[in-house]
Amino acid sequence: MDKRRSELNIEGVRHTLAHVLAEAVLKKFPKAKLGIGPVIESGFYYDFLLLRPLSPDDLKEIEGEMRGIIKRGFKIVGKKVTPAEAKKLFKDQPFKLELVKDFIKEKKQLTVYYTEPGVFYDLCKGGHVKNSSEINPDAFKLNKVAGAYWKGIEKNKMLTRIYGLAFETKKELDSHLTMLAEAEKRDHRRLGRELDLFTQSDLVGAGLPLFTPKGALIREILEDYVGKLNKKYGYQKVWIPHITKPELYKVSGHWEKFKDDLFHVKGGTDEFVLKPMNCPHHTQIYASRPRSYKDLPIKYFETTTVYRNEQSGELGGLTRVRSITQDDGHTFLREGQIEEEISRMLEMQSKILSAVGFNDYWIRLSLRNPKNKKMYLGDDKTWDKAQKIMADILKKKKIEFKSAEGEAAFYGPKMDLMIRDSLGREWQVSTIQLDFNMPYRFSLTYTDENGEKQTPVMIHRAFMGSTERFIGILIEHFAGAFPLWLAPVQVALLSINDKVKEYCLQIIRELHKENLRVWLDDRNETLGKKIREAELQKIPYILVIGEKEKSSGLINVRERGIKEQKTIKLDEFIKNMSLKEKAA
RNA sequence: GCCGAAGUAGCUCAGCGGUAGAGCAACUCUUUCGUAAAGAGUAGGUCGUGGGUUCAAAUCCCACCUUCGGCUCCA
Repeated sequence: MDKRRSELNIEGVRHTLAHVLAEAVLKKFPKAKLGIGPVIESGFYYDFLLLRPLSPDDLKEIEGEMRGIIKRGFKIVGKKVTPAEAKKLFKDQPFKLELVKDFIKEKKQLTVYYTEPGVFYDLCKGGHVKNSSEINPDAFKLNKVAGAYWKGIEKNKMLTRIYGLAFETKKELDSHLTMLAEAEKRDHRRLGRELDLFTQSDLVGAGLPLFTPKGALIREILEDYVGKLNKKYGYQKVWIPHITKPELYKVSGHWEKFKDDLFHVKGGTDEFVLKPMNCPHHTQIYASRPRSYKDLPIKYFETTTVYRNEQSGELGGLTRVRSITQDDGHTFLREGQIEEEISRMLEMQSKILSAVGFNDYWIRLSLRNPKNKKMYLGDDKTWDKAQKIMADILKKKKIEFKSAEGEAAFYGPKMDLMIRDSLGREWQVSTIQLDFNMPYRFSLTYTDENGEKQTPVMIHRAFMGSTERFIGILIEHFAGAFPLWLAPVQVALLSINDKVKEYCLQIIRELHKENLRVWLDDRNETLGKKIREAELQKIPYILVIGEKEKSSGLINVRERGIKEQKTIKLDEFIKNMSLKEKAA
């Protein structure tokens, strides 16, 4: 079977399994109401309205029932039906009935599928296998249950969604399960604890991670690196307080949209809010004195934390938090300078991402939703202009991108950089946002060459996005084995006995002179145990120091992941290390 | 916020109406060791928090907090 046919077939298998799932659930719960059941990556799901929650045992039973249905064998038959027939068939299925009515309104052809006439009908446009023999009953597994709103709308009823994994062969299913187990091992929440990078406290609260010394060190290294790069590109560091009067956001437009997601701070009779973003503050630095066209572009930058009252159910690990640190920059410029500035931003972006080892990413051009213009500030003309400028830059630079309507910020279009993590999830990290609206709302001006007042354009940009989330993604990307320049501990020094301690201290002094981060393990433990622990901590270099090294003046080096050791001079080791650091 | 699952020692987990358990980690002692776990001992818990039921609650019920899987949202 060629690849194309194989892909078609697995889609068909997954789609058919969704129907089989619905049939099995109806058999067990005859009163269940059916939602929809599409194919997704690696499997399928189906939504049901049930009278009680499902237990893992229920899931196993349903899975068994599905196997029974497949093993008994069936053919899938499609049949076009009239609106009246469809309404009659689904008279006890309110969600299906709703879909039938939607389709009638859209004048769509109604098709039903069934395995045996009279037993089980499902509303469906097709795309199945023809015969149950095409489905391997051992190559699927119902793997989780979750709630989901009918039609994905928050106001609608919450249905029970059953997820399944499905492949053509059991081998593929098993390797997928192994992959999931692997992914779990590199889950940043687990590694964060094991490598002692960050923690959480019930007393501090949800979505407010605390960084331990090692995690804080990684933050510092990243911030230093990004800070230096910003300086190189002409950004000036600014500083703003973390609270403000609400008026600031009433002017910017954020208040109207996000006031329920802000943390409110009271001091006596005064009311403040914690800043949920930095751009309005930065506009006030721009506005603090008159600006000439000769000053532009003006580029402000700082790494600072914002606070957003994210929905409690959304919080988790470092990837969605309420205290979000951004490497945030705002550039104020003239329209004619946009292309050059965005080009430089794209350059910075690729420098930062390749420095930390991300090469698999793509750009999403996030546009306004043309069907819901009320959600955005500004007029059509401005939006069309802004969106065209961004698309043209990407086209001119021959950067591949996908447009996404409805993903823009409420003040302007964005270039969002999407990367993939080890769990296959896509994350937005960097963002570059073109904003013609906010400068206008804040009445920002500069004087042009004719002595006339003009409104500048503003570009918002962040490359790591959120430091917390970025570190979370990095932890998973490297499975905790950070490259040398990011590793909180770069060298572990293991002493074999107490007699060599003085020699160890001597080595540490030399390594410290080179600003290397060293940890001495002189505990009264066996060498095997010390090595095991240093390896589990994923420390890049392990030096074993005993009598042999002391008398020869050499060191014994074990590189992360490599069992064979090298015995070399300390100078040589230091030289290699600094070469590697520079390369990174 | 919504649907569901869960919270017992630092970590992983057992106990599921009758005065709280294991392994690893920690600490002490012995051992001073050559490339992924030395041995013995000691200590450690208002069983997430607060209410309730009961002669008796880690165990049953309620509320809240936190975590996890999804949904929705994301400046």
